[in-house]
Amino acid sequence: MPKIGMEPIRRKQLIEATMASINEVGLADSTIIQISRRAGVSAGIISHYFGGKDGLLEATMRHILEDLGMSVANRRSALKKHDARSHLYAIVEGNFDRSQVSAEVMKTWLAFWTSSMHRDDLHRLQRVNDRRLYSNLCFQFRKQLPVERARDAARGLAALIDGLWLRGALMPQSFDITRAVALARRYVDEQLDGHAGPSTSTG
Amino acid sequence: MPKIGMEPIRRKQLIEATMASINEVGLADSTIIQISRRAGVSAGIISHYFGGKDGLLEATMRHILEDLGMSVANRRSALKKHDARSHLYAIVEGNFDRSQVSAEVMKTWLAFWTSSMHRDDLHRLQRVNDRRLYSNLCFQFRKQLPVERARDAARGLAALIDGLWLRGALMPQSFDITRAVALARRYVDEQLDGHAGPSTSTG
DNA sequence: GCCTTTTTTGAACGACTCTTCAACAAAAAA
DNA sequence: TTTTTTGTTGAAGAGTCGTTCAAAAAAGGC
Repeated sequence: MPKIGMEPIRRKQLIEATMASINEVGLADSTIIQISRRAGVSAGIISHYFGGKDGLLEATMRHILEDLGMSVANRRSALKKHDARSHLYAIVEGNFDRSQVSAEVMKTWLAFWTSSMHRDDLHRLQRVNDRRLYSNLCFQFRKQLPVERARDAARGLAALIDGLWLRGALMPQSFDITRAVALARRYVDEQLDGHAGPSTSTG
Repeated sequence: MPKIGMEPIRRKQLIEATMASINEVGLADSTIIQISRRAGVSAGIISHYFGGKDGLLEATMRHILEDLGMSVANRRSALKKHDARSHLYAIVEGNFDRSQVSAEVMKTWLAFWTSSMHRDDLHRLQRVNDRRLYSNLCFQFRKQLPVERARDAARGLAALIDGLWLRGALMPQSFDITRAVALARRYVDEQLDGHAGPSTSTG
């Protein structure tokens, strides 16, 4: 079945096979052969389309982060109200989107997070994504909170979201999406409502 | 220097070399030779004292978790007051103990967390430690909160602590222990105080 | 000073990995 | 049909890793 655009098809197959492999045996035991066999192609094709194993891994991480970003963006653009709370809820829910919260995605995400500590290319991806999340959170919190307080709230919420993902990756069976979202939303509420200082009660 | 008890000395050397290696090049690139060279011994000695690479890794993870447990236990046994808040603060501070929060320990901890998703021996260690933390948190929160609310608070605080560790591991340079502790303590406060209805203003 | 015991070495070995590339297959173009 | 182009294969090659084990080293005991 050559000639016509095989490249996007093969790339998708291989990225999905990579996630499946990481989910089942872990990144450390995910070899070129394992992955290519799972995708139903030969080992050589990985180097052909991704330039090598590293390229495949980077593409897989990029894919996950793009999906995550789109989940958040979609929810936010569908909002009717544009107050801070609505946006923050949308960001939280986007991070726990159905498509994002599977054992496969969570384990792959964590594997890449760990790898990114020692690989510059992955570290850059992680950093871009992270700063975008933080900026968004910070911007929303600043609508209602003083700047330093907003930064702390953003840092806390980002950490809480990552922590819930981390635990979800380790214990996929006892991971309750609904509860995770509820915990994160409550954190948003506590930051927005709990602060209401003595004087700044403009609502 | 043979004869006299070399075993505990070598074990300690090798465990520390393992953490140093994971910190610098990551678990994936930490080979027997890398680690043994760093410890100033030969490669064969790892198999001799730990039965193999897997044994060394398990021992290293056990070492980290024991240190973490002791940091928490020490702070709690030094408490004068025994109310929920004091204990929760102690648990938080123990988790961000100076000896625990180094790039070395954080990266090693995260590497093992990732590995434990696919290695039963490490998974058991993680699970034991995790349940102890959750139980402790839950018990303290229940002193002041209804049971379901206490469980959520415990889940949230555990996730927040792990999330802060996770981010500290990825960005050791911009990680501020003081701020991390402050964020976690504030979470405790919000759970304990925030819940109290309008009328219970005895505090 | 010699023997015993514990400790340590490092090269050999087998297994495994990623990459490369010449050859092959199959569809489109001529 | 024949040629060209795109896609694919799989084995060879070069390298790395963990383990093993016979031999050596070093410190007590006598």
